[in-house]
Amino acid sequence: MQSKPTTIKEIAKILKISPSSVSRGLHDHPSIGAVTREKIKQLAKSLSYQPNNAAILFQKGKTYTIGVILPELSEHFFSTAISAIEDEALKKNYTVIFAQSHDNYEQEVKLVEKMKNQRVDGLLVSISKDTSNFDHFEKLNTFNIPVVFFDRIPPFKNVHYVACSLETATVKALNYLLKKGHRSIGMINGPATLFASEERKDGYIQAISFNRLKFDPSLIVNCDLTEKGTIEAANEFLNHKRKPTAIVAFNDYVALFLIKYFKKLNVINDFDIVSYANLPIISYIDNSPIASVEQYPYLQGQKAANILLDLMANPNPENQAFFNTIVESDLIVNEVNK
Amino acid sequence: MQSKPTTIKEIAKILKISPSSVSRGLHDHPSIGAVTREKIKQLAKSLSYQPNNAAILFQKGKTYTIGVILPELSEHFFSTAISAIEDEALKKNYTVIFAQSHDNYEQEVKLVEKMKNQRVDGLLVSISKDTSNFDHFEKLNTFNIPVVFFDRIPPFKNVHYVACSLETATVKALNYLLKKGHRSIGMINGPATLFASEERKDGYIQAISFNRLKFDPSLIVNCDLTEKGTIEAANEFLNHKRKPTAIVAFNDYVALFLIKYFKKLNVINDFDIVSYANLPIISYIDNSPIASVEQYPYLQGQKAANILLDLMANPNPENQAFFNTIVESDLIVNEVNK
DNA sequence: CTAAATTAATCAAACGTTTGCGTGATATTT
DNA sequence: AAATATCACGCAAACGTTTGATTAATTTAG
Repeated sequence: MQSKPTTIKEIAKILKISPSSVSRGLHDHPSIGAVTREKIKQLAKSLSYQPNNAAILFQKGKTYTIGVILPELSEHFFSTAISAIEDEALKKNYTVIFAQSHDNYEQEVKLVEKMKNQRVDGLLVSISKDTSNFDHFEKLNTFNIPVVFFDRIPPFKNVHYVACSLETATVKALNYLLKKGHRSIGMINGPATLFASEERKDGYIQAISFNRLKFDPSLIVNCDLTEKGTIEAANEFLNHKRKPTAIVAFNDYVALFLIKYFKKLNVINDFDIVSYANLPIISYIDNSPIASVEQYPYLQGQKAANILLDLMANPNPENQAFFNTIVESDLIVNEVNK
Repeated sequence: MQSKPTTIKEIAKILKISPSSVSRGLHDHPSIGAVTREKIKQLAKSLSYQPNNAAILFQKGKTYTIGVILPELSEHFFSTAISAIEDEALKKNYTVIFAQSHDNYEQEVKLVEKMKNQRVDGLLVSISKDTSNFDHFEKLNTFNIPVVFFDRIPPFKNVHYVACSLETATVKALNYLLKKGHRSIGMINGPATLFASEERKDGYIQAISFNRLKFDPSLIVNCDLTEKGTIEAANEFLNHKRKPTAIVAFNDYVALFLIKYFKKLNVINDFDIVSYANLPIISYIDNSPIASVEQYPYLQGQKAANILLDLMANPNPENQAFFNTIVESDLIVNEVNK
């Protein structure tokens, strides 16, 4: 017994009124009398009428869908962020579709195109590692599809974005280490192209100079964030003329590689390690980073989603104000090492 | 300068032919001549025509969308599975929308309803912890929306599902521990309502009796899978008259709680721990489980998606055959402890 | 008591695409 | 040369809903 969903037309026929009246009745349009309105609503309920979304979307030319493009869904940061995005979207009855760039620029370009074709009403993006050209997002402007970047953002201000200030976070991390007495602090930074790398570097320099210490550029090493790259960076520090006593790792994954390597070399106790991301797992490992920068992925996702929902609700015509939201990050000191 | 997407009508007008011919031309319909066809395709390309999806969906009464409902996106298992689902769906040009039940039955019911209203063509579901009633899925049958369950499946066979045989996985785990000489093995099981708990229990009993040992029911403790619940379960074992020397934890998260607690009590070396899930992170912690059951989330997601895509492609009328796919799970022995 | 305003509903178009049916024109078979 | 088949395309309806314009009936104002 195949059920076909009830339509407005059917309700109209039964009630011997026009489909438009039914539509208006269901939407509490003032031009429909209270009596008729109630009749309509009752019948709709008893026939368990559900509006045909596809028809509405088509009619309105909106999809009530927001697209999310991010590098890697299975990374804790992103799955948490998207979880927040989904929650926020649901509140406003929006649907979320997502796709992974797998940190590949070409894939990202394709996905932006696909999202545009899917006619998403708006887009949330965390850009891929090797994206340095942003033309594919420019194109969306012409189609009036708003874009909000989060966490991995382009290095300029004339876009909407939500991100952590990694610069101040890095200052916090450095100050924490300096207060502990460390005077030679290494930093495993990401690829120089990443804005996030720049911020970390700036924070490092800022903290060093604020404390009237001499900045040694060779203590900041760029790294491709792989295990191999991490080991290479580690070796640089081990052979450094001013061998650091503390290391700031680009993120918890790098920290894990580093810890694994240092354990193997049995030098793990020679270093205090501080990291970024604050993966929940970190607190379970021995010799874990003594502190990690919490970047609040859920909050970031939430804010980005809300900005986008706002932008879609009020399609701002000429008003070219850009929402640049900074989520304050915190240095979480690992309790075990307090 | 607002761009509006190109439509078939516009192409038709420029070429002075009918919209239907354009549509047919683009779809290589035989009744359109080769010359006209090429003209159409060229113009479409140069105007960068993109079919209006909403219109097509509406017209065809299909959405080319599959819904995914799962408990918690940020869990590694699920984010990996959904990553696979997305990849498979993309190949067949389907779009994925997803929602999280947050392990809440009422939420799950709502989401099923929402998915139905969104007119998804099919549904992939991993059920919530406290779902024991399945009427909300029954309803989908009447609307001819196929459902494939994966990993967290209902405890009966007359549905489509993909899952690991946790029973045989548990047998493997038990045998491994028995071979290592353990004679009293504790199990921290999940809530009794979960099918996965039942399977673990059955596997436990099966392995015990196969090895002609006496089964002691008090060595299997149900647990709500929280940290608190885990500690309670651990205490039962610590005070047990036949204190176990090995413990099978419901999953890696429970194992982490357990390890943390045992470390605190300084009894971590009294136990061998085996777990389920095989989180990548596990290999980085000290005193990690000596083995973990790999449940192949990517594979499960992939298979479930393909079954669903098949079901949607061939809407089987009377043919009530149910796809029950078992993914063989493996016991991964942690190399460090080999 | 007529004119204007309000109320309650209807009509018809529109959104973009697909598809069954029809129709001339040309080509092929008797 | 007449009958038939094939080709290439157009017509129009349909999918379900929304919405601006319109109408008819009733109420209010002047």
